[in-house]
Order: sequence, then structure tokens, then C-alpha cells
Amino acid sequence: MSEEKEITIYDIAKHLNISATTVSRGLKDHPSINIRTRKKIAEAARQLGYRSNTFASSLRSRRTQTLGVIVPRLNSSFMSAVLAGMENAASREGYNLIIAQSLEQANKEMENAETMFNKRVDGLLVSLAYGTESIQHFDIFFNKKIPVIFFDRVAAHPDGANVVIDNYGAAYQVTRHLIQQGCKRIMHLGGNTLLNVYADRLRGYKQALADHKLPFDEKLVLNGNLTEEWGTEAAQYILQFKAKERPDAVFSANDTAAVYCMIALKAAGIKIPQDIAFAGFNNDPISKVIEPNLTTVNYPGYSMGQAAVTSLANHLNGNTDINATNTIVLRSELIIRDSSLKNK
Amino acid sequence: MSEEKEITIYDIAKHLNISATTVSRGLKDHPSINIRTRKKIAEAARQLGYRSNTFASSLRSRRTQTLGVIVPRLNSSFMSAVLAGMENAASREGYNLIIAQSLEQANKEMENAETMFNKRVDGLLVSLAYGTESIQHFDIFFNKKIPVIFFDRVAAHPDGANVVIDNYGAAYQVTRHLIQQGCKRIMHLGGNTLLNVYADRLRGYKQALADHKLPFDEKLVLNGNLTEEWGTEAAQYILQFKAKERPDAVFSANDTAAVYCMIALKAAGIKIPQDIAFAGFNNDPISKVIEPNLTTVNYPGYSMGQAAVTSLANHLNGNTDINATNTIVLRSELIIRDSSLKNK
DNA sequence: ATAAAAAATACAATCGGTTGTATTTTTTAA
DNA sequence: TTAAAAAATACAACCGATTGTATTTTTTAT
Repeated sequence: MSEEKEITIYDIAKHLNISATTVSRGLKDHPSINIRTRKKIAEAARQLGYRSNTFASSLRSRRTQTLGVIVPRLNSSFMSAVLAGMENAASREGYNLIIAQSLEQANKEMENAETMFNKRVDGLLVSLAYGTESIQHFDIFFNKKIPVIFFDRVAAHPDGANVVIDNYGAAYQVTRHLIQQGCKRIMHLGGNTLLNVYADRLRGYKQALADHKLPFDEKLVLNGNLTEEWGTEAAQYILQFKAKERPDAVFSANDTAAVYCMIALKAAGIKIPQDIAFAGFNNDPISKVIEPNLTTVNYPGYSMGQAAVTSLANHLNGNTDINATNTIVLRSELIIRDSSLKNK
Repeated sequence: MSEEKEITIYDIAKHLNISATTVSRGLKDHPSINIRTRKKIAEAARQLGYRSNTFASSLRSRRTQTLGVIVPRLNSSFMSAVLAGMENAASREGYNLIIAQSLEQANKEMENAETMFNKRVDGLLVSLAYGTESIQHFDIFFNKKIPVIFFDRVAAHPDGANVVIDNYGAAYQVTRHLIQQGCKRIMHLGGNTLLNVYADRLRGYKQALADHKLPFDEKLVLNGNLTEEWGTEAAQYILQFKAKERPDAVFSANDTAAVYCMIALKAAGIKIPQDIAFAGFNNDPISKVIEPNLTTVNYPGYSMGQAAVTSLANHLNGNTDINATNTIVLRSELIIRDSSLKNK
């Protein structure tokens, strides 16, 4: 239809024979503009095909209605659920999302942070990269009082809020469940313990053992990157044990490693759960497909994304002080499936 | 470290006793600025902690270095691969991504398009929603010569480019493969045929049947939303056939439906592939976990994302005319696994 | 009817770069 | 040595909305 020249508030002003100021305020429903005038302005704007110029607006008002998101990787079932939840909440709150991935590299994460900073995002949502050891690169945000929320993979910072699940508690529950099934030598497949998520899961595992008077054996903990290949390798590690010493259960810090470990063990003739019981973490779609179905922890990615954005938006709107709610812990739950049910 | 007042080009200008114009041009390596001056400017900028103000820049130059992405849903394995590829290419080309989901609703898609338009994205990447019947809401972009690229779920438009795979050809190959395995009554689980992807897959299926002198039977085509639940229901449909008429193969338009259909059939005592052979589409992670492993078509989501963004960026940089390359077809490949190997 | 208070509107500076054109400086050629 | 051409830099308007303050209009009270 129409095109050519862009309509500005000045065009509306001229059209109605009023000032640009009034138009500007009228369009935002400013109370000091007569309600009839506001109506006329809105009508004229519609007629003329006006659309607001975000830059001009942001340039002056210093707000962009944009949130930055930095994640290690976009392509995981968990992360895409998080993003879906974030997008949902952001759109409800009138924000847009700018998304970047660090690919697990600290320097990429720093670059991303800088870009987001220059784009003047109103707030930042971060799940930290594998390789990130310091979070100094977010100081530019803290210094400018731009709120930063860490989720999933978090770091402690006096000015940043965290959105997490109770990794410790969940891991404790999983381990206790395995113990209750009669398992005595429970192996743990873990991730990089520099990251809170994996450190906490390991802690929960250890504590559950201790509370049930089971010894902690270093040989029963294997840390790695939790990929398909690594899960397969972990199976080889398990098969090396002498019959007597072989673990009778595996608690993996994610479902991918658990599933590929199971596949390899099954191929080697191990019966699951009879010989070795299994439990994973995340409730990834593959956990419902593997046979036997994998016991796991439901990690509410969608809710986490929503919670993180909602909390950020509340803060930006001045509804809540971000320091008041420093940490949000979401409920996760143990999902028991056949892979861990020895007595059935 | 530093904070307080923002450094502008005027500060740099004053600092070096030159004009703001020179600073502006110098920062962009404009050829008409002496190279020594450029060095001095860059150095001063660094020292003073200057960061460019995107709005001021965009306001004048009318470019945002931002691309809009509208997808039906973020949380699918395929889409997250696409996004990862897009982000990768975008970051390489110096663009940011603004992402929104239509949740398969046409009106949400329209809203998103409008927001993107107001945010003045330099280009738009779209995979259409289920419910979208007209693509008029993108006319605002076409009118302003803002390039739009459709991917995966596309629509024909004289000014819009498409990035797709050869759905027809892939479906043809899958069907032919099943026929070559000796299957005679091949069922097709399909999606909404208003969408190119599903329409083309159905066409490929039909043509392969025709080319091999197999009759087309309407009762052997079931269209639905291809979810887990629907896949389970499809199994019930299949079980209703009389023994003689029961399909001996299933070609599903996605892996999710295929896998959940398989699970239900296996529970009912059907042997796969002996009784019924299976093939899916997408190469979803679950296809490698189900037993037997699912024959499928590898859908290169990551490459698709990269290709779409790269093509858009090239166009924006004036390297290529978008009308010159109207359609990009990516290579997909048939992955044969045990679920379809009857003779083994 | 008139002064004071409240409501509505307008003025004008501002945000921070960008860009067409003009001016100054340097280089080249005669 | 000087005029012409090329290179480098500066001027100043501009992009389009926002906002503190001033002005005008309307309402209220006396």
C-alpha cells in the first residue's frame, strides 16, 4: 500500500495543527493531555500510517525494551525450552530478545557481553560458558546498574540475581532413590565441577551416600563433557571393572550421557536395571524413548525462562528490587521410570 | 572501573582538537581521513572508553545491523539447530538476531512482523506458522524493500527468497527405499498439507508409488499434527486394519510421530521391521535411540540457518541481488537404519 | 466578575552520530 | 614558482522523539 516517506510525529502535529510535544505525549497516554486530544492523535496516527521510530525514542529515553540473552549453546532440548519460555514472557512484558551463543568459550562470551552492552539492552540474561572462570566482563553492566540475571549455570555476584533449580537436592533424591532400590555401588557421571550445576549434583550424590552409610569411592566418579560419545566411552570404563567391583547403578548428570552409556552397556549384554540401574538428569525427550525408559529429573526449562524474564521485567518496571529477590529456586521433580526399578 | 558520563565523539573531537565529523569518519575507517589521524582517533577512543551509540547511528543511517527471526516454535530439536546456525552466521557477518515465536498462530505472526518492522530490522527470516494462510503481513517489508527470506516452511512470493530442502525428492527416496525393501502397502503419516513441507512430502510419496506401479490408497494416508500423542493414536489406526490389509511400512513426515507410533505398535506385539517397516523425517536425536534405530532423512538445520543468514547478509551488503538467487535448496540425505531393513 | 489554581498545550533544547557540501591543506604538474 | 588537482578536514543541517519549563486555556473559588 503506502510507502515512500516515513510519517513522524511532526506530520501528525501538522495534520492536527498542534505541537509535536502534545503528539508525543498523547501517543503515550500521558495524563496531562486531554483525553479527547489523545483520541484524535491516535486516530490521525492510524490514518497516516505512523510508526514510532525506536531509535529516536531510545536515543532520548535511553531505554530499548530489549533484553540480551547469552547462552552456551542454542541447540539443546533444554536450552530451546528455556528460550521458548523467555520469549513468551518477554513478549508479554513488551520486550524483545537479542540472542547470542558463547559456544562454551569465555572469550566469545565476553564479546557477546560487549555487543549487548553497546546495543544498550535494558537487562541481561546469562547462562555461563564452560570456560568462564571470571565474570568480570559483566562489570560494565553492574557499574551502570543494568540488571543481570544468571540462570542454570550461575555465579555468585552481589548485584546479580540467580534463577536455578535445587541441583543438590535433586541429585540427593536421585541417589537416595537408587539406594532404596538396593544399589550399593553407585557410579556418578558428572560434568565440569567448576560449574555450579555439576558441582552441586556431585555434592548431593556424595551426601546421599554418606547419609546412608555408603562409602564414597573415587573410582566411581567420572567427569567429562556428557556428550553422546563420552557416554559411550563411560560404558567402556564401567565394563573394565571386575565383576565383584562393578557398579550396580549409574547416576548421570545428564540424559544424553546416560542414554548412550546404556546403549553401549546393553550391547555388551548388561541388563538394565537388573545388573545396573540407571538415572539421568533433565528429562530430555530421549529419556522417554530409550528402553527401559530412563529415570530422570524433570528440569523445567520453560518455566525457568519465564521466571528469569519475568523477574527481570519486574525489576525494570520498578516493581521489585532485584536485591530483594536474589535467588529464585524452581521446583524440579524426580521422575521414576523403569531404568531404576529393580524390584518389579 | 569507569562509569558516570558516556563518552561521545564530541569528547574525542575536543580531546584531539579536531572536528566530530573527522572522528565519526575516522572511526569507520573512511578513506578520506588520513591514516595517521585514524590511528590517533582509535587510540583516543580506547583511552577515553568510548562506545558508539547505536541509536544515534541507526537514527541517521537507517541501518540497525539486526535481523529479525520469526519461527513457529523455538523448542524443537530442528529449530534450535537452525537458530544455532543463524546465530553463528549472523555473528560472523556483524549482525544481531531478534527472535520471536508465532506459536503456530497467524495473528501472533502478524504481531511479530509488526514489531520487527518497528524495530527496523535490516532483514527478516521467517518460517511460517501452521495457521498462516496469507502472507500479506509481510508486504510492509516488501514495500520498503526490506529483504525477507522464508525457510523450511515457505511461501511463494516474487520478492522473497526461499531456503528449503527438496522435500519432494527426499520423500520420494524414502518411499522408494521402502518399496525396494519389498513393502507394498506403505502408509504415510503426514502434516497439514497447506504447508509446503508436508504437501511436498506427500507428493514425493505418491509419485514414488506411481512410478513403481503401486496403487495409491487414501486409507493409507493419515494427516495430523505429528506430535507424540498423535503418533500414538496413529498406531491405533494402524491396528484397526484387517490382517490382510494392514500396512507393511510407515513413512512418517517427522520422527516424533514415527517413534511414538513404533512404541505403541511394539507394545501391541508388532515386529519392526519384519511386520511393519518404518521411516521418519528430520534425523531427530530420538531416531538414534529408538529400537530399532529409525531410518530417516537428515534435515540439515544448522546449515539451513547459516545459509539463510549468509544469503541475507550478502544481499544487504549488495554482494548479490536477492532476486538472482530466489531459492536455495540444501542437500538432505536418506539415512538408512534398522527400522526399515527387512532383509538382513 | 475576578483572582487563584489546575489543566492542557507549546517552546526549544537535547540525545549522539551521519552526511552533503564547503573549506583548507597538501601534492602534483607545468 | 605557481596554478590546478587531489587529499584531508570542518561546517552545519539533520535524523525523530523526549522532556523541563514556560505559556495559554480552562476550571474553581470568592
